Amino acid sequence: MSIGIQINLNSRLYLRDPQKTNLGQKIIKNSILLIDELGFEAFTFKKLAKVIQSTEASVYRYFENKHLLLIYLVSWYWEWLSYLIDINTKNIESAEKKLDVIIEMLIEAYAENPDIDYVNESILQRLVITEGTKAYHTKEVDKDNKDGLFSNFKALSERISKVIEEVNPDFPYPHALASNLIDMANNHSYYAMHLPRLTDITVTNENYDQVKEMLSHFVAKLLK
Amino acid sequence: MSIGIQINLNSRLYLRDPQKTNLGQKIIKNSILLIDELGFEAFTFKKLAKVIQSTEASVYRYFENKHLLLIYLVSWYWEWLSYLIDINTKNIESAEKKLDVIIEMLIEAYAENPDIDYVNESILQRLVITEGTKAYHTKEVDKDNKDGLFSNFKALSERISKVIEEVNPDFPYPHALASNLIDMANNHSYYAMHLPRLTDITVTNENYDQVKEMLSHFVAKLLK
DNA sequence: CTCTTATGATAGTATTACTATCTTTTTAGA
DNA sequence: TCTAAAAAGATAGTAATACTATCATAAGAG
Repeated sequence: MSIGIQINLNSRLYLRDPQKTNLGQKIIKNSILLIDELGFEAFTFKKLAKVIQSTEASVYRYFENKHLLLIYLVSWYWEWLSYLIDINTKNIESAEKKLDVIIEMLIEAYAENPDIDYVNESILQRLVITEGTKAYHTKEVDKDNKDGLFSNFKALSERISKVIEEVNPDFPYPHALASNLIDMANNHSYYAMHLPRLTDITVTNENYDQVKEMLSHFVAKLLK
Repeated sequence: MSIGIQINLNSRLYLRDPQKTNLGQKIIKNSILLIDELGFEAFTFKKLAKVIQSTEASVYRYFENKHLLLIYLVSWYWEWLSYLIDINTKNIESAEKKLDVIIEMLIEAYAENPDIDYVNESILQRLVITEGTKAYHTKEVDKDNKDGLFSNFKALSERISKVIEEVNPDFPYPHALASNLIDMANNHSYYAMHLPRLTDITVTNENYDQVKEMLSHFVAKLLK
């Protein structure tokens, strides 16, 4: 197994680093598949253990509970997205073009092909779209935030807001626009698939071009 | 008990109409308080029954499960917001001004004083901000949607998009902007309180003026 | 005054979300 | 290669959750 990129995540998210062992990687891989299949509410460590032919107790040695596992998976996605944005904006000078790339990555991250075999990025993206906000919509949000559990999301948002500031230093809401771009990318993909009345775009055959167009249109108008 | 306004909700949301009986109203009132206090995950019908000095079985006679109760409460909020927008835009001619009122209502709905004593609108708003999107981020979203369980949200969004179209008939994303305004109103209030790095606004002493300003700014730029 | 409907009281079940303990297997280093 | 530590497996147990069922009692409408 060769790992080209290292996904660096807050060690408070887990009890034992799942990236480092075979069982840990099986937990990551199959929890993504199983949460996607069952939904986060119906997903349990017992069901996961059965799928990977291990035991509930063993899964609990990696993650305190399924909520921390969710934050872990979602953080993994944000970190990976950051990495993609990094390498795909490296030699771009123009801030406008950088923002174009960012929008593209927000939507088409799934299409990129990394060499981590225990994460199906396409399914992970769907998981983040569907379950992502549950990571921080809890009673523990302040405590979790203090523990740095959302730092990957915040770092990504911060990085995007920096580019927004580059495009237009006078725009008064760079952080809000950054997080809103992420939120819209996810929400409107979800709306298009499940609640189409809440959006104007359509997604057919995994084609998310209209979402990209819309975000570009919003950004162009807001930053002009 | 006098009811000035009637909140009309899809009868598939409940088994027995909670607005019509004393116990039902106690369920509505105290489930809002208890979900707000414990968070939706830790909230149970047993705990609710204890608070209202009834039994679990009795609560189950009104709602099939806590998820449908959540959709009920959230729908109640959207319906009430629609009503507020209705009466507060009635004699306004200008579409721009109507949109201003809508933005104001999205944020300050809690401050309005209706004559329904079994709903604390201020706390219900906080509940919608924190737990609202869980209503439709489930595996049952398509089935629930088919059953019309989200019609209040969709109707509100549709109404807002109509005003957006009035302001600028050439704007290509009226539905998306409408739902995004609702999403932003809630998300950025939440971010300001819990994850301030994700926004640029601050909320102090229940003062949400900056959220309103931001939404107005976005709308002005996008629809110009 | 009675008959229906609503509520209460109680019990029971499968599943969830863990924790604990003990054994076996794997692996890393001396 | 041997050894001891670490990881994983096997198993058991517990309180709480998410219900369903049944029967008795209270309240309200005609």
